[in-house]
Amino acid sequence: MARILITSALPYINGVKHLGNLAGSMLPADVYARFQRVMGHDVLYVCATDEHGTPAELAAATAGQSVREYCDEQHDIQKRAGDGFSLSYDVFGRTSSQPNITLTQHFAEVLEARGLIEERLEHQVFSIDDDRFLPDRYVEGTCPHCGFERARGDQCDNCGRLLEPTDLKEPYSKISGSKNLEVRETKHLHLLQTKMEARIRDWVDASTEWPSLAKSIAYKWLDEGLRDRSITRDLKWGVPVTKDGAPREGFENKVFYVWFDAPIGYIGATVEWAEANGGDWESWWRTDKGADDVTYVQFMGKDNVAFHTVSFPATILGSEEPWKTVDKLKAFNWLTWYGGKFSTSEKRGVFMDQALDLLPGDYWRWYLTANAPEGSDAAFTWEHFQSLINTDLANVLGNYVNRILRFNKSRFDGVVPEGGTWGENEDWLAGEMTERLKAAEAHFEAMEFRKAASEIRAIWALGNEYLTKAEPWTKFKTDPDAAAIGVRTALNYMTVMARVALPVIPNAAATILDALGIADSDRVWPKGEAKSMLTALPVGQSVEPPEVLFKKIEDTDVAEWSERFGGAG
RNA sequence: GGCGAGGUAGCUCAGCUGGUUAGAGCGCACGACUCAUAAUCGUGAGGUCGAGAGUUCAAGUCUCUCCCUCGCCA
Repeated sequence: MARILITSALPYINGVKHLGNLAGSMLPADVYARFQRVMGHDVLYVCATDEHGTPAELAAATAGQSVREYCDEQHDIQKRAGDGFSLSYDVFGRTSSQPNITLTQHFAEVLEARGLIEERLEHQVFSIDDDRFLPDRYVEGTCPHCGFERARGDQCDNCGRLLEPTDLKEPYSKISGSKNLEVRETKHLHLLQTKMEARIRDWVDASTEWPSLAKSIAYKWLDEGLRDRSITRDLKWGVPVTKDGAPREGFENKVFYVWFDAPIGYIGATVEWAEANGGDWESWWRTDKGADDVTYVQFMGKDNVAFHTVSFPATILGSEEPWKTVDKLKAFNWLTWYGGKFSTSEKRGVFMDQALDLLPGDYWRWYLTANAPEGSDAAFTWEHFQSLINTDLANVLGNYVNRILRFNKSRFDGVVPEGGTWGENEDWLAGEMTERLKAAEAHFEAMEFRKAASEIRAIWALGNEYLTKAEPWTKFKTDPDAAAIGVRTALNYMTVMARVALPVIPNAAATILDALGIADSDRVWPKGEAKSMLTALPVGQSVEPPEVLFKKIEDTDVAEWSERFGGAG
């Protein structure tokens, strides 16, 4: 039994995520976690909300809440949305939790002890009325080059030139609109990434199980040269800066930059898990305490690759402590909305909570897995969604379950029928099944989710092909025993169809397995000899048709949803 | 403007280090079947692999130029 640590990129606290965020990290991480669990491995799937930073502070102010209240509320909302999609994380933690605060301070102090952190003096715009320093992009004013009146402190959106906040004429705070600004000196801690460049490059060189996309992004950053980065900010909301465990002098009103503490949140959330469940978090993260046999797999969108291959490793490796680093890494491209960006303001796209109001999580899970943005960006369209759901889920899988269970109910009293002998058709099914299972398993192992879904669909279709050969409805008229072996085999095969579906559509798979009376302990990936798997159901066991598994998406639905959420034209 | 990804059947996409008649699913056409959610199964028609040039015995697969799309950055 292998031990597999899985993390998915942390969703930012600022509101429910849209389907693209789900498809690009949390969902595939979950599918992979579920697959490895049904394979019998010891899996720890960790996720958390990324809660610090200026956007959270501002959103809280807009909502008229304290940042803590705001984050509490948003965390619960995101947790519920995740539950609605059956995301099976072992822990859904928070970067604002105490364990993460402790760890973040620990890393900073260790890095400083290694000579990798130093204080530097900076000049920054302070808003007297807001009583705070302003991040560059929260200072606006008139561009000195083109006269554009709403240029940002880091760049002018009109002429595109790079700016310093002090370049702006008539500067004002984007937060309050106040013009009562001044430039003040402020000290910040800098992480000396330039000193770690060689070490990180060696580490990247040694990482064999990364896809080419990840490696090329990492090398691109390294080739351009790492820069020392400021890891503190003049904010109230965040991890307090300490020295020897006490507030650091001159940093009483500063916190660590969200960039620095967020990835540490993977570890922090694991500590939260351990505290809640009595688990041993160090056995997952410390190679000196048992984590040397752990395989660590990260899931993320392509925008996050640099942080996971360069920035976070700088923190981890720089500590020179025996922390577990990533082994396998899976990066996703974007899910687009009809080829363009998801956009709230332009009513283009669906958010996680809205999606669940339309249809159960399994529908979305199937679509977003079968159409995962793996090789390149993938487009969501209602028409494609409708096509995949109706064909794969309703017609191929759902209808199979319904047709055979109802036939069995009317002809064999709803029990697994006795009689008939294993023959040519059953041999054929067993052979095909063996090949397909092998392929599906390999695709899951390789984290090739589109291909895995495609193979699962083929496994489902194989059931219908078998029925066409076995044609129990015809044989029943002249030879009920010959019909019985067909029905019995079809029922047994249905357990295989459901078990391979467990990672992707866990609820529908469970409904099918419930109908067949399959014990929890048997709800695992189908392995072993085909014939024994196809003859496992006890003769005489009652099997009842469930409610319709998947209802079809009608053209009228597509029209209505396109109207509400955007679509073609 | 710079960088990155990509342009393969009507649609969505596979095609690793170049090598027999370029593949899948959907859609479409025809046929079969009737147990089933007008479902299923089978057969078939569809592509000068964005354009042009080059390297090679051999290129969708390498090189160069150009066109187009998307994203990121400055």
